[in-house]
Amino acid sequence: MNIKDVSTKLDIPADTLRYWERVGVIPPVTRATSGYRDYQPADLDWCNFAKCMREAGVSIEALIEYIDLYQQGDSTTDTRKTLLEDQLATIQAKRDAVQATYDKLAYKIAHYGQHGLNPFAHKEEK
Amino acid sequence: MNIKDVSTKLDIPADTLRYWERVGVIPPVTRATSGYRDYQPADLDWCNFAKCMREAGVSIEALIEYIDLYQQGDSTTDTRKTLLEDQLATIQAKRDAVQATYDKLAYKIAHYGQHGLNPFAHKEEK
DNA sequence: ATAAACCTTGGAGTGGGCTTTAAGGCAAGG
DNA sequence: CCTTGCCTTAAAGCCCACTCCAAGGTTTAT
Repeated sequence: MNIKDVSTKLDIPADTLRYWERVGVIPPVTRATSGYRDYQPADLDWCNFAKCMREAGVSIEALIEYIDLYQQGDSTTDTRKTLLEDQLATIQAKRDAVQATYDKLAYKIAHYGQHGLNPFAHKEEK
Repeated sequence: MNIKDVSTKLDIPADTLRYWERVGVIPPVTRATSGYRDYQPADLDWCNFAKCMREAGVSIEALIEYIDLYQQGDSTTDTRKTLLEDQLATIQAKRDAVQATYDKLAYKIAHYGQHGLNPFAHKEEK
């Protein structure tokens, strides 16, 4: 599968796919003899993983570190797991923050125009 | 309340508070005769609103647009409400994406090391 | 009245994450 | 074999959202 097809299928710009590979957010992609990238299912999985993590707010740096460990083999399994657990906690915090704002905003919209009902108020206005 | 106290209380860098005001993410802050900012409760509310929205991933641009409408007065109430509804939908999508990644990652961690159980796989590996 | 510790502005600098450009190589159709 | 359209790299450029700096004004404490 060439880069354009992957780009279309996963909805990631081709330039971004190249960038991710270059900096190490995903492992090196399988190549054809021509030198062209020829994405295998496992390569697609890594792209998908990177996409999900990025959307959840995980930094490029953290992903590079994870892939780096992955490429060092089985000896790093425990470290990798710990890393993922850290990221999970970060994602959880983010999710909760987004949820809290969602709730407040939904409330604000539902009561729009009513005086003194700013759910973002620092203290309750009377 | 001076800018440093607000910075401490809301955990937002003073430079960021100034930047937000300068570009219009929050309305102009109340000033003392010296020219120093003297944040009133309503000013704090706006800072808090901006902080929540930024954490939820709302762009500076969208916030500027909202504050711009707000400063034009009551005639823009409907437009502002629509704007917030749009942002709510965006935040909801973001929340769902983050949640989905959270779930997959939690699963991946729980089954770490088990073969063929990559929840980020593009298709199920047998 | 002077030093420390705030504050002000305008403008320049930074970092993260792409995104574009330049210069060129490979592949498939007619 | 030539055109069209894909692909390659390295390097430079760009945008967002801050973040820092310089030069100076104000406030408070001693």
